[in-house]
Amino acid sequence: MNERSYAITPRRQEDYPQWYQEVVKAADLAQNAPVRGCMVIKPWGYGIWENIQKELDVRFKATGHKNAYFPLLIPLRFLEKEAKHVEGFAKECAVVTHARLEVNEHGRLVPADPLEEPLIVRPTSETIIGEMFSLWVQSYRDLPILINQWANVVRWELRPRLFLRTAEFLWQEGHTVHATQAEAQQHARKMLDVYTDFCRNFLALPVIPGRKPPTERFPGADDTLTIEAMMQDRKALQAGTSHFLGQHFSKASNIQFLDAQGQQQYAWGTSWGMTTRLIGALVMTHADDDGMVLPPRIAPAQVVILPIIPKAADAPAVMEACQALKLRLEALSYAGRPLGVELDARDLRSGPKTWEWIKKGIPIRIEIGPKDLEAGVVSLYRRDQEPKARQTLSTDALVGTLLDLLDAMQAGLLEKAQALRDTHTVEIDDLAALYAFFSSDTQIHGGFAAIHWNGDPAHWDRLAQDLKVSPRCFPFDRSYEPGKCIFTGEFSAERMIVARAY
RNA sequence: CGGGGCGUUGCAUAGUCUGGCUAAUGCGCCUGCUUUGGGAGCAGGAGAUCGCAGGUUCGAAUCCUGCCGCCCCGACCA
Repeated sequence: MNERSYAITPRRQEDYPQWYQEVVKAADLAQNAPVRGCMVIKPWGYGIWENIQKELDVRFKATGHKNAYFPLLIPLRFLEKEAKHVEGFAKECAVVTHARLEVNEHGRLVPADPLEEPLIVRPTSETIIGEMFSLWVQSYRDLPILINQWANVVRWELRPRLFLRTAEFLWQEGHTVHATQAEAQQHARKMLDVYTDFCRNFLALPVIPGRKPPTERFPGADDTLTIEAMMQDRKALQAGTSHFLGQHFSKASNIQFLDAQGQQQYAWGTSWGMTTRLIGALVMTHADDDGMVLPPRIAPAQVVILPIIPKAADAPAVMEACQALKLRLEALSYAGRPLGVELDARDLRSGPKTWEWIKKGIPIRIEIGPKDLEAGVVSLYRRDQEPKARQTLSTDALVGTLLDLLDAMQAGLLEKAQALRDTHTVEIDDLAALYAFFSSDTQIHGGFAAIHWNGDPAHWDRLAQDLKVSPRCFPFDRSYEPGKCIFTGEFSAERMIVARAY
């Protein structure tokens, strides 16, 4: 029996990185820009980002945050205020040094009018927002301040990949200051929980929330919390982070307040962010060898209606039925928004048109042709089933069951992703077994290994070099027993998840 | 930023070593005819200053120099 052909070449098990790039291209999500390391996010990809924004924004507002906007350009001296922050970001900053262009003798434009103080393009906004917070805070009655910013940031990454690591990316960055350490710590955790819930229930990403070991912390944080997702090649992807900043940035920016006892105190900070990387996570979690597979709740549109017009004479009746169905479906509400319905009336052959929508990952395709009209039905295809698996049902039945069907598909994607993650998450207590877990002739192997480790970096370095793994997190929601360090046999209170990572 | 590979039409490639007809092929695009419940067939057509800038030469996609960009593997990172 011949295997059917697939829309994406190569397939996942043949060349996973190449497959990823082909899916991004075939689904028309984004393409490389004529600017080093930067991407153009195309309408279908940006539609996903818009839905991410809408949904997250509702959750941020529900937890008491307001949106605000701070400058793209930050004076260099602001970055210098926090030593660890400098260490972490100095190497990847784009710097603005001139204020003007001049035409030189060869007719070329050259920078002129050097700035007295260079500006950096924000790689993150702790320093500039901290500066403003210091002006906004005087009394404990001013606290907490809960701010979110939707913005772009620039980090001059050395090896860009569409969505996963680009020189410029879109994100939200939450920044808060609080009167007490406990409140700030709780807040950092609360926002991580918001992220976890959002990923599970909206993106169908079964992430593992946890705490980073000290070596993996955000530059300038006292504690970094993370959500870690497993991709289909079993590598880890950090899908979001939330930091407890202690008083580092308060001291750097002088965010002080008088407490109820009349004492000057430094405020306690948090910051947390999610980025367009999430779109990469969606691709690597849900897409298959035919292209993108979108969880219905995040899809820019849930349904595409494809008119089937074998003969020109059929066109009026078919198009009328398609329009009527579009109006009926658009009256439905799904995931808190009107149902997204595309009617693809382009004058193209239906075969290529169908494959285009399969590759874009739209959850439901509805075909209406003369035979359907005659029989009083529509033909329905699900993206989570084979491309030619057709169901026929009446329009009324479709309208009546569609929302439940979308929910079922959403749940199915989460279950599938979770099953993959659980299958490849193992507790390992023996060094040889750990090496075996991350060694194989096949390209896709390994997964998440939960190990005991006493925290001594010396042992870790060898492991990282041999296996190319990194510490991911100490997970919150696992009840791992205490045990013995995999290197030394010493007592270890909790297991840490290690994996290869993006 | 280190090692390796590569830039030829919208996309994928041949041609480069050994300089020489009008830069070729497939897909895609446009037109026409035939098809039509599944990525159509035939015919015709449009589309490339061969990544950029210099140089060598009677002559450069091809040789030389510099720069830019992309991909893979490292180190770094959301």
